[in-house]
Amino acid sequence: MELPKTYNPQEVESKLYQFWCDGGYFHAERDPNKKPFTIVMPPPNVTGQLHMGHAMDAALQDVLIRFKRMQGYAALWLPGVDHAGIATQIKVEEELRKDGITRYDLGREKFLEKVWAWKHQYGNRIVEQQKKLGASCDWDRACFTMDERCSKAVREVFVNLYEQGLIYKGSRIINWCPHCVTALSDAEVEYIDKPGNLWHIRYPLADGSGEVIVATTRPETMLGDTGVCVNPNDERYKDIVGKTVILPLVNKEIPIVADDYAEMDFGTGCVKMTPAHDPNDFEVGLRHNLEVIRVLDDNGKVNEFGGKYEGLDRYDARKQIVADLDEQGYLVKVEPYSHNVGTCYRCHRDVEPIISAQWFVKMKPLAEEALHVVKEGETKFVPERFTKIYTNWMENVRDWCISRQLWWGHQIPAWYCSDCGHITVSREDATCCEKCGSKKITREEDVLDTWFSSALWPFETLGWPDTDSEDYKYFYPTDVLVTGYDIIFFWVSRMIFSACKQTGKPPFHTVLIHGLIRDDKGRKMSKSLGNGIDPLEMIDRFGSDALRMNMVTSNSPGNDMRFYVERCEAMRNFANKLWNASRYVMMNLSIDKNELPALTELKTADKWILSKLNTLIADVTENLDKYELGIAVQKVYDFIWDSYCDWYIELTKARLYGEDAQSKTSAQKVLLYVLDQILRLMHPFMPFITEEIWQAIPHEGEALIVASWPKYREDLSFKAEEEAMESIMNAIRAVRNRRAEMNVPPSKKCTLYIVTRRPEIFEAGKGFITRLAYADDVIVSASEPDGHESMASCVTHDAALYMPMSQLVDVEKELDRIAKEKEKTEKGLAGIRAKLNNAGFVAKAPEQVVAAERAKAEKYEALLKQLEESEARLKSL
RNA sequence: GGGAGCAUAGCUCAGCUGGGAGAGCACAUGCCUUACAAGCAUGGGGUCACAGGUUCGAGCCCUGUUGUUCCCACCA
Repeated sequence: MELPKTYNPQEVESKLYQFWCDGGYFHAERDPNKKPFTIVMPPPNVTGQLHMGHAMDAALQDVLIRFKRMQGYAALWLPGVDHAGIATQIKVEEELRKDGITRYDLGREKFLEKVWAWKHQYGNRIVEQQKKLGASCDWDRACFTMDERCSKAVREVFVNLYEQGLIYKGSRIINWCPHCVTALSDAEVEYIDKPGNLWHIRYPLADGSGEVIVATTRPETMLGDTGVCVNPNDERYKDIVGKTVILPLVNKEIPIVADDYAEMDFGTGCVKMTPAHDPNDFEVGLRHNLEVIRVLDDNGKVNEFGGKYEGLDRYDARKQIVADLDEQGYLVKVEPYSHNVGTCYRCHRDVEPIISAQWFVKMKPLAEEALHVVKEGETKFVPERFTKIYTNWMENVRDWCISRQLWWGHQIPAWYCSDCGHITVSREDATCCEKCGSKKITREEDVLDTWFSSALWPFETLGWPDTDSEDYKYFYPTDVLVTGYDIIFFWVSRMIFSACKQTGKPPFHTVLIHGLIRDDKGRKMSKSLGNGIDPLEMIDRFGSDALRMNMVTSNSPGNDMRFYVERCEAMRNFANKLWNASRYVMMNLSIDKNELPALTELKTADKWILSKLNTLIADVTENLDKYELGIAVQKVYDFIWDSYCDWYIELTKARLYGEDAQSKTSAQKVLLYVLDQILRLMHPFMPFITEEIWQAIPHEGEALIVASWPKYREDLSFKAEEEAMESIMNAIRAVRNRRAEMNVPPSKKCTLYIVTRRPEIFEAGKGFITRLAYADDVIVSASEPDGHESMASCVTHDAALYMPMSQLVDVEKELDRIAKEKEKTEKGLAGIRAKLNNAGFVAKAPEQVVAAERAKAEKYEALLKQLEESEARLKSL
């Protein structure tokens, strides 16, 4: 069989992806004889471009899904796309701007047509990109958060919660983004410490008896001040409580109230109250009946209550007001002051706390159940520490503002009656007021927070609210949710309380959290920094398998990871290694069936590799079961490169190129068997190359993707042979090491004399040693050969090896080397002896540990003896 | 103000249940050895941040310290 010397991923990846699709292997059939295993994919934004975060997400999920699929589960990975309210709407509005029009010019209906058109044109881009990663999603079941099924679920949940009093409409201080022109939830505000000022302003008492000085970071809000607050225990101000002050610039009389909210130690101890633009002031205002005057409009400009400042942008208003205060002598001082400013997570501009009538979800009752299932361990976070982050959030969660002043999204199913004022909330579109029957009703214009629909993802995608649907009954609850820690609050927590409420069950039993991908300097990858690395470019250069390996190796759950192109390259090299190992096997193959030879035909090397493989299978399966993907893949990687390629393949060469037909065939059989098993173990991590090779070697079944996961086999565990093989390998290493020290090239061969008390082992390993220790002949004996005194030598714990290369021996140098080795060995031995002489150790340590220490001591003693003998011999020269 | 993570080789990071310090890259030396130079062999390089404690035994568990990153929080 002729195969190219280097693996070319570009040639096989798209072909294989098509092959898997055509075979229907991604499609999960409901099978009563199988157990379901379900992962719902975090739906990427429809506006999204594949980035490293997606690649990470997808790599982890695909590993789990492919692993479970091979284990015989009905493994469903359910994909989908999110309509991404703000992001998408902004995108389309930008396109309109090019033609000089706004969404208001078009009107709601026409605008939404445009958005849908945009969705149909570009919405599939991210999906096509995911396919390049090898994602084995069940595309037949793909969902979109705005499709009919999801819309129905959203509506059901909204009405449901409303009917139970868990959704209400009310005027509250909310976070308002004047740029996106919509309300935001608390979670959508990012607080950034920004340098600013603390302006101290003089408010004269109305009776002319003095003044108070207030400090503020937002002077423009004074236009809406309706009071001044001091602490009731503050001696300085106890006489003026109940008096009034004249609000500068506005010339309005406002009261001084006493409330615990004012801290005596901060600033002057006097706080201006702006109930319409600060949540605390709002609370104080409620307690003291302060007027609520909103002075900023939806675009962040001063409104009609701002007098001469009307129409000014909030920042211009600030400048002007400070200047006027200064001019009129009200500004006492300005001190630099840095403080937390809320910014919009979408556009990163400052948000304004503004009083506004919005829709809210009442969180307390919902949070209770969501906390309960996590506390009881029904849903577990991996790593465990994220449980606390989740719990803290959930315990302190405030009502969730769910209405958005956008057009793209799920329009809230509420109708206002202009006759009686009643709000009709309904599963079907209302035609009249449910209370008075009036036909004069208008629908709520606002849409729901995008995360409201995302929160229903695990069950809405499986058919809910139709709880009789087959998919829902079979696949729900799902199993594992894989996502980054950055969206625990946005998404994970909301899925948990929504699912608990609506389906009565937590949506998944495990949340596997991964970190963020950073650039090579540890910075977040972002568009504005321009430091993002395109996963598609990495796939083009190194292959999808290499990129996936990069994501999974050297990485532990929950921790961030720096992206190094070099690691992709290293993984590409590994793919090539596997490719060439397979080439070797295939080039030397004269059998067409994968079956192990009879146990009696197995040589020591065969038993060694089979036994190590057996251990590997058990370990890797266990690691994967515990979501330790990085550890699992590292073990397979090491086995393939070290055990299989560097040793076993080399060990088989003498047999494959030799005359012994039976040995030749058995070597081929073992090579093929182990290769097949390796490909299976590696497939979840590197699906493309493993499938490509598997298809080329003798195999049973249609495809590796649906081949069975390897199992530990009691009959293939050979401890004695493992140990014997290690003896031989140690001897080979010792010789190589010795020759390297003497700078002997591999081409210069010599006779190798092995003196050992275990001749049977070395006699059997002669072939290997000849080849791998660059000998032209190997002579095993119980006693030293003639003239050994002057030969180059080296030792292991159970052998002394001699090479007739006296002219290369530098006695002084070698004595040095032996002295060093002796010292190391003695030190090691002393440590072990100290342990064994410690009564506590012998008494308390587990039996195997003590036995292992004893065995180790014996080896060290033997090695030391060998070294001493070598030393004595050299000294006698 | 509260909480969490991280600190291991020159760099980036693994280290799963406490039991002989590892990988990739980089570095040095020698090799085109009939699978692979995207390779092979060999080697150098670590006080596992610091100080205590638990234990027969600590990179791992506990306490404190330092440095660093992040999350949460309504002191103007």
